[in-house]
Amino acid sequence: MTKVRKAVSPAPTISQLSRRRDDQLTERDIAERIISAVMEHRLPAGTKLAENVLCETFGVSRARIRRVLLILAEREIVELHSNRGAFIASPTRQDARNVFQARCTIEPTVIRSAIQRVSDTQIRLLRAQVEQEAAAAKAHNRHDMIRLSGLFHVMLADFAGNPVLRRFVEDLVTRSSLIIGLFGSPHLSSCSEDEHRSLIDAIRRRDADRAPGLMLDHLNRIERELELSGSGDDAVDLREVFGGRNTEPFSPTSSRRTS
Amino acid sequence: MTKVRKAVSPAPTISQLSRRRDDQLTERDIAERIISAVMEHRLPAGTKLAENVLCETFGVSRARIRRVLLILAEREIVELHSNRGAFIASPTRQDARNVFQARCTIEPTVIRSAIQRVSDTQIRLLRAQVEQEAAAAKAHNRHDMIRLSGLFHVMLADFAGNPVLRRFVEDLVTRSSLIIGLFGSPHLSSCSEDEHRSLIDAIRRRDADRAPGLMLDHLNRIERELELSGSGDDAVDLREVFGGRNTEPFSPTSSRRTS
DNA sequence: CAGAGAAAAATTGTTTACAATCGGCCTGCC
DNA sequence: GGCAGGCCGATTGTAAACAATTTTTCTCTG
Repeated sequence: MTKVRKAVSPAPTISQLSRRRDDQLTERDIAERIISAVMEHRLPAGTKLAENVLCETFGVSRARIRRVLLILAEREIVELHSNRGAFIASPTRQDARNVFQARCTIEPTVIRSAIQRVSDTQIRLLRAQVEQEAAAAKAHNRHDMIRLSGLFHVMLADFAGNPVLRRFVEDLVTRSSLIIGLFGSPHLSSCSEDEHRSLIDAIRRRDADRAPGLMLDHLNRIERELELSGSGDDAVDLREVFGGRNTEPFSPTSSRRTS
Repeated sequence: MTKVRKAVSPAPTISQLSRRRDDQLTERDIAERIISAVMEHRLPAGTKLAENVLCETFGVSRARIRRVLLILAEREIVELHSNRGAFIASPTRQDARNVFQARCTIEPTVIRSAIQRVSDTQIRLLRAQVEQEAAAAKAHNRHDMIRLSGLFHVMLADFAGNPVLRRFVEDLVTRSSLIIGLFGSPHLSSCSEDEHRSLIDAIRRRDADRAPGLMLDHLNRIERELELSGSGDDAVDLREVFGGRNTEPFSPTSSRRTS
C-alpha cells in the first residue's frame, strides 16, 4: 500500500528548487510539485491526497504535509473535507465560467502592461517558451504541452511587472488546467501555440491596441472548446444526462459550494 | 504580559459567525475577526501577532492559531518571518501601486457585471450600506467608516455573481485598508460615500457605459490621495524623511521586496 | 558609563502520541 | 437474497511535550 509514487514531478519550474538545511523540501516546493502535477493532468480532479502517501512520497512529516494541503486549499486547488481528507479540486461548470471570466478581465490588461515593459531578452524567453510548446506538440508530449501552455500566460504576467496580478493569473491558470482536464475534449486539446505566437508578434510590434483583443479571443477560444453547456452544478449532471437539454433553466443565481 | 486583549472585533461581518461543536471558533472565524480588525485599522501594519496572545484571546489551541496565521499569510495579510513570528503585512509603496492597478483592472468589470445582475433588493442593500457609511462619517466613527467603505466594494463584487472575482476583490480591499493606514493622510481620509452614491445611481440607471468609468475614477481618486511618491522600497524612507524631497529620483524600475 | 558577550527567558518550529471520525466489512434479520 | 446495523481498521484532527532559535537581560570589561 505504500507503493504509490505518483505526484512526483521532477520537471523544473520557474522557481529555484531550494531545499532546507536537512535536505527536506520546503512547503512551497512541495506545493509547487503538486501544482505542476495538476497542470500536467497527472493528478486529475477528485484524486485523493492521503497524508501518509504524501509524507512518504516527499519524505517529510505529516505536519508539514498538512500545511501544504492548507496552502493548496486556500488557493482552491485542493478541497478539504472535514475528517475525510484532501482531494484535488473538482471545479463545476459554473466555476469554469467564473474562472474564464476572471481571466478575460485580467489578462488583457496584463498583456497591455507587458507590452510597455518587456525587454528584448524577455521576448526571447517567450519565444523560446513557445518553441518548447511546439516541440512538445510535435512529439505528442501531452503533459509538457499542457504545462508549457499554461506557463506562457504566467510568464507574460510575470513580465507585466505586477506581482499581484501575476499571482492571480498563476492561480487562474492552474485552475484552468483542472477545468480543461474535466471539461476539455481529449483529442484536439489546446494546441494553442499558434495563438501564442500571434500574441508574441503583437508584443514585438508593441501593438498595445490589438494585443488585448487577441488575448481575449485566445481565452474565449479555449473556453469555447470546453463542454460547459451544463448547469454548472455537479449534482444536476443527472438531469442533464437523462432529461431534456434545458440549458437555460431558471435563474442561476449565486450558487454556493457544498463544502 | 498576558493582559493584551486587542485584536478582538465583536463587529458583525458578512459571513455567519458559526462556531464549532465545542464552542470554539473555527479558523475561518478567527481569520475574519483578524481581517476585520485590519480593515478597521485597529491592527496596524507591522503589528506582531504572538501565538500565545492569539491563543488566549480566541481561546483556542496553538495549532489552530498556526493554521489561521498560515491562511492569512497566504492572503498576504500577515507576513511570516521564520523563527521570529507573524506580523501584519507592511505593503511597500510599490505594493500599493500594484494593488490599485489590480483593482482598476478588476473592479470596472465587476460593476459592469453587477449592473446586469443585481436585483432591486440588492440595490437597497447597497443603499443601506452607504447610509451606514454616511452615519459613521457623521459620527466621526473612523473605524466603522473605513470598514464599511471597503465592505461596499466587496458587496458589489458579491452581487456581480462571480465568486472568483469576489475573492480577488475581497483580498485587494483588505490590503487596501493596510495601504491606506500606511500611506493615507490621517485627516481627510477616504470620505468616499458621495462617490459610492454616484456608483449606486449608475447601477440603478443600469448605465453599463458610464459605471465602469466612474469606478475607475473612484479608485484613482483614492490612490491619488495616498502618499505613494516614494521609491516603493521601505528602506529608502530615511532618504525621503531627511534628505531633500526628491520625489522623482532616478528611474523607479522594478523593485523587489526585501524578504 | 558604554558596549560586548554570555546566560536565561520567551517564543517559535517540530515531533510524537492520542482522540475522534469515517469507510469498509461482516453478521444477522427480514 | 437483500438490506440494516454494528464492529473494526484506517485516516484525519488535536493536543501536548520537546527541540531550536531568537530576544532579552545581566554581567563584566574597557
